[in-house]
Amino acid sequence: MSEQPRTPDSARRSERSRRAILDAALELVGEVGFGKLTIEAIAARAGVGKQTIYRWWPSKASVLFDSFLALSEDSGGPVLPDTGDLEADLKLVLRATADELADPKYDLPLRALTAESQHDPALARELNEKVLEPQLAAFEARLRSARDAGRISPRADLRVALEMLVGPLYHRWMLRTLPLTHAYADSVVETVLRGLAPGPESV
Amino acid sequence: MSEQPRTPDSARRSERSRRAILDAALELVGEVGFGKLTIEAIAARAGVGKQTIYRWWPSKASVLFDSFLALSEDSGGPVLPDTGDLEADLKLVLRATADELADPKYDLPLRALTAESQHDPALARELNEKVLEPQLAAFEARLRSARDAGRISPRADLRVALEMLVGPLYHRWMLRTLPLTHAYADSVVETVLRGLAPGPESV
Amino acid sequence: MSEQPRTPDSARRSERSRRAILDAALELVGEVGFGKLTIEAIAARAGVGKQTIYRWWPSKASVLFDSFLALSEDSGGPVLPDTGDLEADLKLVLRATADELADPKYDLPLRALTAESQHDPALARELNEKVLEPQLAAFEARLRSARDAGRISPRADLRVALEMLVGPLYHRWMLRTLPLTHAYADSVVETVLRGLAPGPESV
Amino acid sequence: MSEQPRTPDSARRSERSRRAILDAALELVGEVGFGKLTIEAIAARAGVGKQTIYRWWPSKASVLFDSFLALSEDSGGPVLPDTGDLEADLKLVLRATADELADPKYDLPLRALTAESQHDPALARELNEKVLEPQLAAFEARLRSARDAGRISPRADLRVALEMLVGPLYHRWMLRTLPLTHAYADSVVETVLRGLAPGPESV
DNA sequence: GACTAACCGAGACGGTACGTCCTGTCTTGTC
DNA sequence: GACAAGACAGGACGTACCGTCTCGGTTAGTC
Repeated sequence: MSEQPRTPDSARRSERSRRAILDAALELVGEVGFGKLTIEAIAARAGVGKQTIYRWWPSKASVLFDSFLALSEDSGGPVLPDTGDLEADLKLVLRATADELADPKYDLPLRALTAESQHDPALARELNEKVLEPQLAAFEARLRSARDAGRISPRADLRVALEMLVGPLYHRWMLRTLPLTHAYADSVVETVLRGLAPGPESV
Repeated sequence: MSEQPRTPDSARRSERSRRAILDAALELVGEVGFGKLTIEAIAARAGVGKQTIYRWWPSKASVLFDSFLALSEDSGGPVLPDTGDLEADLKLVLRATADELADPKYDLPLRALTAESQHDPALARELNEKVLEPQLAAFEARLRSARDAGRISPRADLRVALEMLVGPLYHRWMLRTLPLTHAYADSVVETVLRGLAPGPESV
Repeated sequence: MSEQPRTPDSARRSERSRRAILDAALELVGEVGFGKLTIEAIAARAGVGKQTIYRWWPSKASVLFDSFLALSEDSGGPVLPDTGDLEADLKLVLRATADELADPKYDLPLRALTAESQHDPALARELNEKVLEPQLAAFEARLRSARDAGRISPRADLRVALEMLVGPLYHRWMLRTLPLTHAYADSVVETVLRGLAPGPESV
Repeated sequence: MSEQPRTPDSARRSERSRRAILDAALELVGEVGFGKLTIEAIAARAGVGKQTIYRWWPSKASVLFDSFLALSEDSGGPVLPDTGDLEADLKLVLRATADELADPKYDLPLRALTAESQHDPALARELNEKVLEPQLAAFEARLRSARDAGRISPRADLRVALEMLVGPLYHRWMLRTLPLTHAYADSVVETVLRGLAPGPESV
């Protein structure tokens, strides 16, 4: 007897409006920042009724998340080469990551989403599942391959290892303490690999 | 000919109101979270006029920052022991840091401040100067002492080294990927120290 | 290039809200007086958002004016009988006017509006056009009819004549010097008519 | 047990501040009108602490009233000549009254005070006692003199008579319907005097 | 080809909080 | 103790957005 929440029919959804909203959100977050980003402004910029946003997204963070995802998908998923030279492979990827985090096109929305995810568990989960974990999984796979090849200690905890690679970069990016240079990325890779090197001692 | 911004006279400031505002902010951020924390609610809870908040703080983030600072000062500044055993000293501090980050009393406001500092450069600077840098400086001093004692490679970049210690913890805390255990802290310390160990090769 | 003020679409206006606001304003002005009448209180009493008042009225005086107009319209427009007996007709109307000005239902809001119109030219104009002039015009018409019938001097200035009838009542009402009795109204009519009587002398 | 209201010692009052406040109030009411006149602005303009105003006056209307009184006293009290020619005497005074009401120096504050007195009984009483009644009493005395001399009907109600002289002018002034000309003043005097003329009939 | 159901742009609605302004009181230090 | 200065608690101001709702006007897809 109770009324259903009325889920909209996604088959009849206007692709035109969806794109306009995603684009408007990305533009505006770059112009005014996440704090001053409003649903009303997105709707106005996109030439769309507010209800069209509320119908399809639960929050402005969710809109921005989809905007960011659309942006990421254009540039392909996370690829981590396996040339056999672990150090070279890791440096390549960590340098690329540093560059991406420095690019305002990615930096601004990602920063806003990370900030917002502190208060918004649903967003935090999505961000982890769709953005963070795929990237970390690629790292883990590459490290596993290296461990199997005997390049790093068989007792190394791969999860901890990848966090030691990614954590320092993330720290600099979030806290803006120092610039994210290639030299920094290289330095992190070198120290971590030396720490994980196979040897007589245990980890 | 232009009008001055009229800075208030801090000598006549009401200490009673200042404390009440700081306490109210800390209570409320724990109850409703930063997103729903409002200046009006802080003023009401503190039994204070809104103008008394606007007179002394530029934003609610700034109020919360001072609340957090008052909280931190109660528990003393950053101390990093120098027993001569670098590994033991670092593990002790990193375990303590992990515990603090897991304590809701510190976790909630610090998380909110970090999130907010992404949109608020003034807050970001204050957070760096007053909270982050003192802690990092203590780490750096301890590492310098160890390098001078020949415990770590003379070529090691101390700044990078400390970011490799702190970064992985920060990563787990911010992104809530896995729990911040003592074992994790120990593992990070061990790997980093092995990576920094003095030896025939260069860094 | 400049932004339009964005006038709302009156076709979509909520009649329910409009009535509630008008009623609330009238109630409150009777309870607390115009000085302590606030938009916030009107909105709260009417169960309406403040913006709904700001959307349709420029000031609280304007709201009250509409309230008063709605009140007046319920009791019909200004009617001035023409029985042929000028003195009787004028006494009837002036007595009725005195009674109305003494009725708190009309007295309070009209007094508030008159007071406010001293600072608010737009309100003053509206009050003149929609309330005062229609009444004065009715008087003037009746006097013209009397002049045409030879009951008053053909040289009499009708505008001055009607102000001499209405002015003394208005004076007592505004300044609250003495009560507005029927005897007073009669006395004014008698003296004015004797002063306007046709005779050998000129006006 | 109850606290006395603490009346200040008027002997130690600063005449300098009193004058500065009165002047500032008069200036400001001319510049921004009564509605936007604030105690803070008066204090600032007068170079005076707010408390000095609150110490000596109960409301801003009361301040303005004293300002107006000081202004009036400079130009002498109400004088109504008695040359024996009643019509000439009345025309002289009513023309002077019309001129004064048209002079912004008197018009603005008097208008503000009259408006405010609608909500403020204490002000209304003071305005009546100190400003209005002295003037009306002068009129009444002159009319009594004329009645004693047989120039107007012995049965005339002098109070009504003077309200018929003053009321029409007041009506035009308050409601700004038409300009306050000398011709209008004359016309009122003539009609009233004809209406009050002694004759065979009764009043 | 009409019907109908749902999305669409638009924007009015009841609300919350903003940041500013002013009130009337209280406090501090000067004359 | 009156004064200038100004911080204080309180609260109304007018604005900006929130998220919901209602209005016509397009589109589909069904009869």
